[in-house]
Amino acid sequence: MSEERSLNFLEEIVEEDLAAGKNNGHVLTRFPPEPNGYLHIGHAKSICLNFGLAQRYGGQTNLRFDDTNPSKEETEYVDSIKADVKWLGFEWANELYASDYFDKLYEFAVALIKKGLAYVDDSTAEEIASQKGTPTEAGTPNQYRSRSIEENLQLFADMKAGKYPDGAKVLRAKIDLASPNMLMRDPLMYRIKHTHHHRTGDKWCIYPMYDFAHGESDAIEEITHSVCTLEFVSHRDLYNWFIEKLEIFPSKQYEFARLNLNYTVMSKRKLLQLVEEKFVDGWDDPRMPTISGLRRRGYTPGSIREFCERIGVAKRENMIDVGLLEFCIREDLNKTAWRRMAVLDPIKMVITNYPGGQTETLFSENNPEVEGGEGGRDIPFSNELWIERDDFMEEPPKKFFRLGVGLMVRLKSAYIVKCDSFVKDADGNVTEIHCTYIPESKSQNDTSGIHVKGTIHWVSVSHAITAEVRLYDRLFKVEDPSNEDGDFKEYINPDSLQVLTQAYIEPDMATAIPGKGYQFMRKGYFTLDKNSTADKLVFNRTVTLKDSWKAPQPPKGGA
RNA sequence: UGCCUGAUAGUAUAAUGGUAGUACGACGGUUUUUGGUACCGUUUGUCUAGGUUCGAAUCCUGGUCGGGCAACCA
Repeated sequence: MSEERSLNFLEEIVEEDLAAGKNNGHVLTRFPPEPNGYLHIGHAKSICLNFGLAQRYGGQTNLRFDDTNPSKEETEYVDSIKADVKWLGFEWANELYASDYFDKLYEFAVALIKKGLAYVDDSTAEEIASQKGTPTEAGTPNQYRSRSIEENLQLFADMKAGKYPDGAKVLRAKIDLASPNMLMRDPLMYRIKHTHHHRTGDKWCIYPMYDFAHGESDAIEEITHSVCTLEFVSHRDLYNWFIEKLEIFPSKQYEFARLNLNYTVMSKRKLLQLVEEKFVDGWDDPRMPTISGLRRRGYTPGSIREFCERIGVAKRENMIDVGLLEFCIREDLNKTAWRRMAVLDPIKMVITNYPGGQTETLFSENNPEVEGGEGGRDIPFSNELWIERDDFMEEPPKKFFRLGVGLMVRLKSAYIVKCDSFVKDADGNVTEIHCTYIPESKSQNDTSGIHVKGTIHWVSVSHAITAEVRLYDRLFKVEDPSNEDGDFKEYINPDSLQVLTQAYIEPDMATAIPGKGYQFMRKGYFTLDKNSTADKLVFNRTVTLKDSWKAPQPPKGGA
């Protein structure tokens, strides 16, 4: 499978480690989300990376929830994260929580105090911040920094025992207030938070900070390669410092560039705003870049894995075109989606030489990409059909391979028809198209000798079923909403959702299968929405088909 | 302003001192009962100025530009 693909820098590191005999040849990675939101496509990159790296080298991956800040974390998020990782197709070796290690972490902190490497500080947050200095000026020590080990031990025990209110004291590592790395200027290890934790309940009122939990958790689990994103580069010094002073398993941290996708936002904070302020229908709104949103939209796990593979891994900031994501889902669905006919913007076609009231049944295969077509279904045909409004033009331009008076097209899986005339209402809108069909041109049995350039889709008026179809477009009008002036929400695309309440679909779709991708021929890929019921079918458009047809004159003046 | 980090076609990503390649996109063509798919072709690139070397995208020096760091968030 891996062919001659060249290695990314993380794979190179692992191979070097393996060649050097490190960790007895073991590879153990971890995916460490904080359960404070839903996973998005950026997490998918990290998941594919961590699980993929382990898989490739015969190792395993832990799923570890980084739940050290109880005020932001909820079980709802834990559940959704587990569901999303599974859906993507990965199996973790162990389901773990940083909160599993609170006792151990407390012991680690005590050990550091005993070594004179940590102290309790009574300063306020503001005082601590100002005492840290600036990037160009060293920080200044306060009187708490020189507390005795015994006093620190007692104070820390009292913190744990709940003797102090939130914010009264913190535990800090005693490192270097003049370090050029701001994170090394006596970083906080523990803060007081009298807050209920989603797993440990009210057992604790002090909670470790990220920097004092992450590397330690890695070490406890004996993670060999701890992969994270670039913004943690400056944390690596601290990560290593704690491991060294604690003399625990030497996990190593490596950083890669996070995924940025254009026309969307990726930060949990912003996604949360979109949900809370009702700009979208929830975390799984099909316009959201969340895993659950993509799933509801009709993306498959394989297409997302393929996308993550194609975007590559490096240390350079990047902005990936959503077009690549769309390419991946089209490539997948083209091979698997069953073809169906649906008319989204209907106009009536009357076949004047076909007997009214007569119905015949035509057969059409499910999937032309697969040998044998994966079976097929019967489609009823009659003298009145719905066709797509834009498949007819009053004054067709030169290379318009559809309908206009005098033009011929094939009706997919049926007959060739010739347009004779059309009917307009009082306002000048075309309301009906009149055609004659060529009986000898029936699909599979065409003896007419006529060849036409265009084939269009259709559904029989008296047999069609009605459905709601939701068309989605990019959520934002600009490539990088976070980087524009003002609030990112000002750049939301007002037309990101278009609801068609009266689309006509071939009757076979009454039994559409939830979770399956369908191609509405010539219109795109669609899937049943979770709001769909037997009485009211609702389809989401996953993505359009690639469309290389360009009208000679652009329909609307773009910028 | 200090420290850390990065810079290869439009976008990503290879080339590990020895022919700058691949994918997506764009453009053109062939096939087609989907203006889809498939297939074929074209297009565009090493941030900059020096240096080392027979030879530099790669090594060295300076500059330029991008990203990150001064949360009791992760």
